[in-house]
Amino acid sequence: MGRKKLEMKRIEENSARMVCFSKRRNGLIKKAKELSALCDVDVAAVIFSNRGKLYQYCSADSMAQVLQEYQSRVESDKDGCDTEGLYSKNGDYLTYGELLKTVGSELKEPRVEQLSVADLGLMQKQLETALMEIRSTKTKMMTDAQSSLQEKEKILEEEKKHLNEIVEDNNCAKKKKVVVDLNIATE
Amino acid sequence: MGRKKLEMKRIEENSARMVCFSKRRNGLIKKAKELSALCDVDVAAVIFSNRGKLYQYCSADSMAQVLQEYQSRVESDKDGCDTEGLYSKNGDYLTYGELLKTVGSELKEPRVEQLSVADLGLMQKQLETALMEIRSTKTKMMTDAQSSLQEKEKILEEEKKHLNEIVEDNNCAKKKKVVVDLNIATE
DNA sequence: AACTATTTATAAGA
DNA sequence: TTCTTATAAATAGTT
Repeated sequence: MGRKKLEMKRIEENSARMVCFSKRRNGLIKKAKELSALCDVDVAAVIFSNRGKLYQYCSADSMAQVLQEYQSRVESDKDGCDTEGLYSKNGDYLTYGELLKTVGSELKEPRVEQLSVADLGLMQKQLETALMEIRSTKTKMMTDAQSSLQEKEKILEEEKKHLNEIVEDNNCAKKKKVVVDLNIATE
Repeated sequence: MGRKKLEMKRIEENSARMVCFSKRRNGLIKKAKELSALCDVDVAAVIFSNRGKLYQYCSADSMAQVLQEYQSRVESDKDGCDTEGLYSKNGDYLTYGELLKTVGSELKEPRVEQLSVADLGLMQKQLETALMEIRSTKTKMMTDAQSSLQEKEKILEEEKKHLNEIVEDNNCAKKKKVVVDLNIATE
């Protein structure tokens, strides 16, 4: 749409890319809202700018809820449920089994004080989870003019608790004695 | 778009709603792909049909990673890892949402410790730095078939030190007593 | 599933 | 950033 047809590849000129991002980000969120309203379904759209800012729309209450629902779908798949409807990044179908294929955990002989690729992967995911929550909390704090200080305190205390857990998990992972396995899929 | 302008409310007629869902779901996912490609950002779109079917697009598998992280915790927690805080009272694993909700109830000093948006921003930066280093370390480990185990141990020891520093910094930041300032500029 | 009249999104320009 | 406008794209109703 627009004066010219664009190739679907990265817009190299910075200002043009930013303008496009602003417009299309709003467009995507609008479309998500409309889909949810018209068809009575739950929709979430999450966008991370490459400067780390989070934009999101969730028809359900929270991201966690969506993830939870996703999670239960993944778990129920173990019982041989329908696996249609999952897209990989290329738009091809992806089975739940493929999705959940663990990024390596083939252990050999135990060794002292080493981290495996799997450990790093676990840590990475934990940090990413923490980051997502921090970003989300930050965004909420900065945009939600209605919420009271008390409510914010609660959210932040929860955030802190969760971070502590993640920190504990990391410490735990770091103490695990496992061997580096190089034959692991790339992140 | 289309022959008539639609009100943005639930389409009551079943077949029409399903056709609309099919069209707009594909449209949303296409838009998400385009946004990601043109603007070089991470985008996720998740749609649950009300019959429970899941459709999604993730430019960076971030959603899948979050779930995978949870999954790997569930599967590997009995390897002697201290998973305190991850179990619900009946001994089952907490769902993601439960995790977020329950941590808030274990507060010791609810009033004294507060985090500001600035503190969250700092923490976010630290986590992002750690994440970047972990990613690059992981990538290096997985692609550099030449490097010796010794070299890797060194890198990993450095990684651990740095993470410990970050953990200490976070703990420090969390103990800071600061006031939430809502009028802080957006990142 | 295709078609097509319309509406909507948006690229470029101001 | 915001608005304007020409044009591309999406899609509602139809076949």
